[in-house]
Amino acid sequence: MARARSSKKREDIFQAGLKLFSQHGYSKTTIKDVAEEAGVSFGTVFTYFETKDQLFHACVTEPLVEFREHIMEIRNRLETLTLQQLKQIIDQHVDMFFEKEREIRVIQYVIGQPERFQEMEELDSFANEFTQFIQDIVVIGMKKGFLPNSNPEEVGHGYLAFLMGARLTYTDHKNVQLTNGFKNQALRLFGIGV
Amino acid sequence: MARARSSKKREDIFQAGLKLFSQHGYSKTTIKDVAEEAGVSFGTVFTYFETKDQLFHACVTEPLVEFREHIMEIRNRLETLTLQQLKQIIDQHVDMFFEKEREIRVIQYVIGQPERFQEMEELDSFANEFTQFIQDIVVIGMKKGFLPNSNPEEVGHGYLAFLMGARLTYTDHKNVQLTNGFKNQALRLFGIGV
Amino acid sequence: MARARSSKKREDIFQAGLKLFSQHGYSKTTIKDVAEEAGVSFGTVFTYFETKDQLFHACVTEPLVEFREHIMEIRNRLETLTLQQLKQIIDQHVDMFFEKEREIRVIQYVIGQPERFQEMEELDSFANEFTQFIQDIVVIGMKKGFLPNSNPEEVGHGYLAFLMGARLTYTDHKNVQLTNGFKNQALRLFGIGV
Amino acid sequence: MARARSSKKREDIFQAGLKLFSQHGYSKTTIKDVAEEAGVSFGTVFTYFETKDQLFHACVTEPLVEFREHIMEIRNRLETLTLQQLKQIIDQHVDMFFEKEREIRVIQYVIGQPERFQEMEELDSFANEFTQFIQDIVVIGMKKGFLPNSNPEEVGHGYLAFLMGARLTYTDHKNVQLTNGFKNQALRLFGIGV
DNA sequence: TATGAATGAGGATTCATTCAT
DNA sequence: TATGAATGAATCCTCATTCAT
Repeated sequence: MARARSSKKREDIFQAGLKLFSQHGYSKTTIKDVAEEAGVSFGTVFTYFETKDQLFHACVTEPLVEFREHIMEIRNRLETLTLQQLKQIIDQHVDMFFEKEREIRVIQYVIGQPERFQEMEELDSFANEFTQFIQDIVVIGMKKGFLPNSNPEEVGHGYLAFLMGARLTYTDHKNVQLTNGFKNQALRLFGIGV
Repeated sequence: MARARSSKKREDIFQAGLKLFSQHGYSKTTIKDVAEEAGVSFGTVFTYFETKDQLFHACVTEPLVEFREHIMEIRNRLETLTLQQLKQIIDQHVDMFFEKEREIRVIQYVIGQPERFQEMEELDSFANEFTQFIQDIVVIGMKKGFLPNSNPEEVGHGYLAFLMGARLTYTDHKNVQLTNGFKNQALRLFGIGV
Repeated sequence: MARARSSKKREDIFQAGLKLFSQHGYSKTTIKDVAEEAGVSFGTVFTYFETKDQLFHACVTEPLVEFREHIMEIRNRLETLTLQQLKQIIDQHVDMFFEKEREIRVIQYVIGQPERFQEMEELDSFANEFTQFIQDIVVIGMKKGFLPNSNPEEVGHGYLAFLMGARLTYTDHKNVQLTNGFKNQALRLFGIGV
Repeated sequence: MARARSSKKREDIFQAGLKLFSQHGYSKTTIKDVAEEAGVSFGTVFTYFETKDQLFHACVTEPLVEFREHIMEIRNRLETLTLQQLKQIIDQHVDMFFEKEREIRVIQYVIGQPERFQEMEELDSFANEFTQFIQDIVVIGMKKGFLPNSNPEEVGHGYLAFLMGARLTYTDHKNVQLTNGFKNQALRLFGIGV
């Protein structure tokens, strides 16, 4: 049977890599560590990922697929957007940024060292897509009247920055009060008082 | 015998370390690289910093001193704060976060890997100091009436997250339009419409 | 149960090994390479040759059987040897050394590293057999008068050295002029002017 | 003091590499082996040779310099060449090919695997130089009358092949009778009966 | 103080061999 | 018989640290 992209072992190794890269960065994470964490032997890591680099690249970029789906699923239904829905979206965004801790940490690790990693391009285009999505929301919101007059671009960039910063700066994602606070502050970026 | 903390060479090495650590992280930066960047010989690095670890630690924590001064200089005059002054402070904060690129990058590198670095404590207490400072501002602002009703803690945490995220996510600090946008968005976190 | 020595797959693997060992040496040649070159799967190589070592050993020694036949077939008819026949034999030898490129290359690879390989003994005895054969020819030739006075041993060793050196040093076995030149020079080793 | 090309340690490592590469080939020789043989630590090898490849390259090509001098020193005095001198030259060549065992072995290792090593070009041009030198000798010898009518090119190539083959095939360079035999056979390649 | 050669522990990667299917 | 995933020993190379000059 052909070595499946979705083999159980591949997934174990991937998750081990994601965990360790997000905790200790690229260089400090060793293949030996990954193998142990994944419960496979040293050489087996290389059966599924040709190099440490490729494993890292996978850990950075593969989660983007799911992000796209979850974050921008309502893109098609933008025209019917309501304030209520926007609040829900923001809730989802904040929750996701806190829940997908490892996935976002490795991304932040990469964008924090733009001179070093080539993954930057893929991440840049993802960021552009995301901010564009927010801008579209702002435009709709202003047209529909549930958002105050705003500069959509500023809101887009500010909102992304805010989500990233929240995830980077605060680790305790079990703290409900904290995440609720961030949700309130996120609303303010759209000009919505709480 | 105590080495001069303020030697020209020590400063060169420090700046070289700051540059390289901020660009390539801890492990990828070698002492040889630092020496070359600083224009000193290999061994000389060890004359001023006993280990690579200590150089890194210095690069992360020493800038905090200056940050304290610059960011919180008006702490003593909080009682007489005006909206005008708050706007100036926010301006300064955004500008500083973009100008002190290297200093903040290494800090973000450390807080992005909390399981790995012991510098965390010093950074945590700095962050607490900063958010407390913001909270004080919010309380004053509400009391004086130039800020709307807010949860001071939420604003403090949100504002710090926002600054960090802006610095992390956006590299182009020459872009005036971008930084102005961030200043506007920062005001919104305080409940101030633009 | 005994595996067929003459299976088609065994021959494919053998030829692949011969090709790669002769081109890249023992260590640089991997079983994976051999399998690909032979058009069989990785594990199949081990079905026909227990270890890499055994495959190599086979590539070095099995061709010797054929060599014996081709090179020394007229051994039994030495008593009736003529100059004309000697020239034919030399022609055959030179041609064979250039045609059996791979087989001789692996042999040269082994004798070039006598401290490393155990195949040396088999090769030594083959070389002794060969030089003895040449010595016999010289003795006959002198007795019959078509060869000048010579030291048979010197001619034997010199002739073998010459054939080996020609094969080692010159790759272009399509060059007729070159091989003709070697044939002329080979004759001179027997004391025959051209 | 700048790391000299002629440091004692560099020479020790070089000689160790030459010995081991000539005995066991490139891949079977490990840097650890070289270090032990040279009496230095593992890392020190890399202080003098950036990579294993470069050490090997040095072992193959650096001896060529001395070869050029020793082998072709009389090139300038060719016009006055005598038979007596030619015999001396051949003596020197044979002696050198047997004495410089290691240097020539690594060269033979390389030319035996032309698809694998890039050193081939340097070696090719050295070989061309050498055969051209022999051809010049033959032309002079024929003109002066102490050599019979010959094809200079054939003699050049045949003579080089012969020397290489002698070195490759026979290990016992202490055997005077053997080397004398080779000297006689070498003369025959020039058309000189013994 | 300044220098850089020497050291060897540590890490990525390769690959022969095994073995379950 | 044929296959190829799993294993881990072995190897090249890097680099922080030491230390003699």
